[in-house]
Amino acid sequence: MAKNNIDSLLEKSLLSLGIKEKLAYRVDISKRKDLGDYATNVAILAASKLSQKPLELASKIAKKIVTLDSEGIFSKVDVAKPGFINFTLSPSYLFQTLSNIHDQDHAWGRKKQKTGEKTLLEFVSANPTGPLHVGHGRWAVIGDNIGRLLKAVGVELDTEFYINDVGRQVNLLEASVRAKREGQGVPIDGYGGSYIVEIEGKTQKEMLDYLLNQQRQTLDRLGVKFDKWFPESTLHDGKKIKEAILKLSNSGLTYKKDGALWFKSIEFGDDKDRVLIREDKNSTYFAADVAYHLDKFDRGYRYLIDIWGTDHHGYVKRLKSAMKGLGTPVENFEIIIGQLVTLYRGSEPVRMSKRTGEMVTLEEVIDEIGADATRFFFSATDVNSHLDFDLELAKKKSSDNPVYYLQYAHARMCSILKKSARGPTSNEQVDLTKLDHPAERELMVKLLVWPEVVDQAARLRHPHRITEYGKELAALFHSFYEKCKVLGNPARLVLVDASRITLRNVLELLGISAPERM
RNA sequence: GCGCCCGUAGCUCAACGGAUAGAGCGUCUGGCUUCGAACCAGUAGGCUGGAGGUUCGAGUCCUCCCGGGCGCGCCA
Repeated sequence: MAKNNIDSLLEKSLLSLGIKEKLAYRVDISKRKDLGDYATNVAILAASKLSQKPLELASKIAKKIVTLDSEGIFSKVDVAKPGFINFTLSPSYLFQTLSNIHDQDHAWGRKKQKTGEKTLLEFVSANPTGPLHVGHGRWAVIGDNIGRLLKAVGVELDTEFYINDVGRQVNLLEASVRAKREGQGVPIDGYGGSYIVEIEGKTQKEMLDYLLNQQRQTLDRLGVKFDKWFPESTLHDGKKIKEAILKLSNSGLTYKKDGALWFKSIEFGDDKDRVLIREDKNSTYFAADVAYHLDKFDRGYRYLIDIWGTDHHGYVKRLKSAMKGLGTPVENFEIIIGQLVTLYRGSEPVRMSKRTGEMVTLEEVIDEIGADATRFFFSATDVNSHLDFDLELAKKKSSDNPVYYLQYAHARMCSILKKSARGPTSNEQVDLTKLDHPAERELMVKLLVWPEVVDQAARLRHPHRITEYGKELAALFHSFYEKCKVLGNPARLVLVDASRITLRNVLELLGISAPERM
């Protein structure tokens, strides 16, 4: 990565200038393309600490870097206004990257080395009491994307779906089926969806299996697969819950009150203490969840990541408290809270109700707009923001969906390469120095930055950075295509092929198909 | 009432404390006898909800206010 080159040159320069202060400086891909490809604020930060003038210090550092740049990475290193140092990459460095992309192919943008961080990512974990809805779709896609991102940067990752096959909701499902058969209304907190008739006459286990299988099929259509489906019931059967509670009790973190057993979560900063075993001697969902997460660590995972809807955010404190009480490394337990999806038909919000069964299922959305568009739609926004999903818009404008913008660019690239009959040959014979058009340069720089985008997106758990990048890459390619005739120009064919590989890898990382024609 | 999240162009959304806040859709104007027009080029559109503060620098951090979402069970 270019950033690594800059980092190490910068470090050497600072050292040789005698600047040893620990500084939280940044080296970033520049937004001001007119000023350079990369920029750093190190001189601004160092100047205030050393009480020097930022601009002067910046010049000093920039000069040093130039003298140390024996490989000729930069064609220009200069300074600007408050004290930024701007780096412009040399053509030879860009050409080298093109060859690199060609050689790495599918590995381009992925880290070769494993980090050895055995990690478990849990998401969706919907109740097996009905079809998945649009909200689940968001967690499914985001979770799957984060999983792909983490694997791409070398994390040893497993994914898991927790099945709540025990508890009140399961009994309510049965009661709802019974009520329906007997022509009665939907029980309080019960389920009224049309699917209820589909599971009539089944045993409880058969009902859950049936609904779970439906969920699995829907997820399959989205390309979301889990390494493991973990039923809550196994925690009860295997005494895991009792063991976890006992462990807390042995640490003096529980007490009895009103016939129930409580966990002292206030001691860990929670608002109130929480019940582990109810007065009726049944354990709570909380107790099972504690046992479940303890089990995750016991299974050898060093890092845990959960994705929850914001409707469960109040639950974070108590679970982390319990995990702390059990002596697990909570600092390795990350919970990503996603905001909910509001569904609209035009300007009318669609009310979702499990009781009346009024809902738009994820299955229906996929039917309407397709798996690729569904994935893109959920991938393209920050999970920390509410999402307004207008069904009318999604249906009507399906061909305007940005996903087609990326796919079209990919198809175009493939078409050109096909027409040129350019096989998977090496680039060595091609004179890349002919690539000197501004549009070509811009495209090359965008390609070069790809591994850093992956890195950043993985670190921040922000898959939408990948969709943003994809849009930018496609736009630069289309623009380049308008300006530069490719056929008959070997150097440009190399560039198109590198673009093709990169864009395909973008789509791969998003779980979206990369069609060769459309 | 308390806690968490959000408020950016007409709409849907980007912007890991950096430089001139960016895209898509919608508006308006051009571009296919030539590699794929599902595209491109240009145009218009903003006091980043409001007020203070911290900083060399704030859409981003802190405080308060306004508006919206979600929680605050011996439900899951």
